[in-house]
Amino acid sequence: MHGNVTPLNMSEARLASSLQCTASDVLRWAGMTGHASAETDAVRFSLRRLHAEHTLVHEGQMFENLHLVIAGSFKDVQTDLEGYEQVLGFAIHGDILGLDGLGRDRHASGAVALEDSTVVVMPFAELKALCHHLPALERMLHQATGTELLRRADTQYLMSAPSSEVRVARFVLQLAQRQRVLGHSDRRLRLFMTRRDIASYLGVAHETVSRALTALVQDGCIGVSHRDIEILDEAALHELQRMTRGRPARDGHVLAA
Amino acid sequence: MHGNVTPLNMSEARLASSLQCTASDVLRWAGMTGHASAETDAVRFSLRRLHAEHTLVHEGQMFENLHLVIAGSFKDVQTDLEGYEQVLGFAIHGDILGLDGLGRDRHASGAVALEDSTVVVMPFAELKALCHHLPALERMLHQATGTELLRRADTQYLMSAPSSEVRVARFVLQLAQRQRVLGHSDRRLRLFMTRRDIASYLGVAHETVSRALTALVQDGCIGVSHRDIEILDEAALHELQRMTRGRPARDGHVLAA
DNA sequence: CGGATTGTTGATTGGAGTCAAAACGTGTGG
DNA sequence: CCACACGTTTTGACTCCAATCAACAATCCG
Repeated sequence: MHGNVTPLNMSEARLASSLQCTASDVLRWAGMTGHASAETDAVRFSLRRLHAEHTLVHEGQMFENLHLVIAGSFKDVQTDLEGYEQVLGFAIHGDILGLDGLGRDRHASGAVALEDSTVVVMPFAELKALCHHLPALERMLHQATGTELLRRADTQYLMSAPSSEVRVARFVLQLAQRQRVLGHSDRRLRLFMTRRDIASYLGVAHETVSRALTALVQDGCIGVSHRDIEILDEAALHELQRMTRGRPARDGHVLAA
Repeated sequence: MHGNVTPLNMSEARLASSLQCTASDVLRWAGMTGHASAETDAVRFSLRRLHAEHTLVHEGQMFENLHLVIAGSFKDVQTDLEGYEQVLGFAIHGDILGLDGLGRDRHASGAVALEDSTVVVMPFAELKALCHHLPALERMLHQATGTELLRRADTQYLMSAPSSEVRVARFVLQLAQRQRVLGHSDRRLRLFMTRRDIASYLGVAHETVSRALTALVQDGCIGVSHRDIEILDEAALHELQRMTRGRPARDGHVLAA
């Protein structure tokens, strides 16, 4: 579905100078190569750059724009009354942020840049109008919402794992999967978030993330150095990830033969 | 946002005889009272009745229709390779099922009726076309997706609770909240799903759900009889629900003053 | 160079998973 | 209508994993 990473090409000059891009660029970056047209070339969107730790959208902020991530990475967060920050998900190149504002006037969750990042700002009112005569854009929007829901389901599945080691294993595989879809290496990956963010996302204590990672290292599944992870034994990782609730881990051989 | 429960009114005859309804009915049932018009009166959708335990949408089934629940209840499920059934959510009157198929050709999750139920079948291709000249319908669709994402965020928050008693407390409050929005009593509620379904949804063992419920009863928060729950001390429930990860339950006064 | 954040590791303990069994409900067919 | 089988729900006992508290190392930043 997603093609290879589309490098910044003909609009690079415009991008660098005036911080703008076209709807054609958006379609490509969103993974819909081949849907660009003269009409989409004519539509302009502005870009926005953010430094690490800076907030793209505040919780409770008015819903006006959707954002397409084209460089860097973000976390989706929601803070409860006690001040606990729940990480709902992570967004990287090609992901659309702010869909939770659809149909209402305010965002429920916020988005924070995890590194220096760039997004396309797409005013929703404008986007809605464009969708009515640009089927490609409409399809992009539908696809984005579908993907978002799918990812949330993955997350729920991940959080329901009985053991923390399984949770972390699934998390690593999820990241690798997303890298693969973007055409990157799925053996070496860089964590752009802190252990604490991972912990919140997985619903465990941050020390547990540390311990689970070292456990995976000692199992020979992965190698970890700071925020770089190398997948050494993908089969074993998948074996682990299968450990689920209720079912006693398949018939005979468990692992640890 | 959601008005009171809209009773079956002028279309009741049509509903009973030919199993059809109009887009105006759909808008009312979806909680958008006052958006009906002559045009929406002219659009017809068919209804579908299901018996308890029967499947509305199979996992992996072609994505063709969205479904609006107008009676009964459903669970959203996704089964992994090991056969473990993860419950992703529950749908009742006014909820739209099948949004996870947006932008792709197959559903990722399935929907199973928890009791005898009725849905409106809305062919998506048709709905998409209608949206282009019926803003009310388009708004309904946006609102439904936004609500769905919001609910998934709630679920993630719920699953991240450190203690199972807190998880169950949040679950009960969530149900009460949804009943209240529909104009029903938020003190007495009937669980339409099994303890096992709840357990899968919460990411705990089903015995734990039992234990947590009896614990809440002994705390005097709720009364439980079979699948009927009565909320006796809502304040205490809220107090419990606040127990979150990391923060030691606020600076000074913890609870249990 | 310090100060702060992030990451790792250790010791302890409570809580939840697991296995097991029994009470309860429900529906079916004799 | 009863008997029986099946699924659901509850409760108990035991074990073990993960949260917590705490200390320390490593890294990043100004």
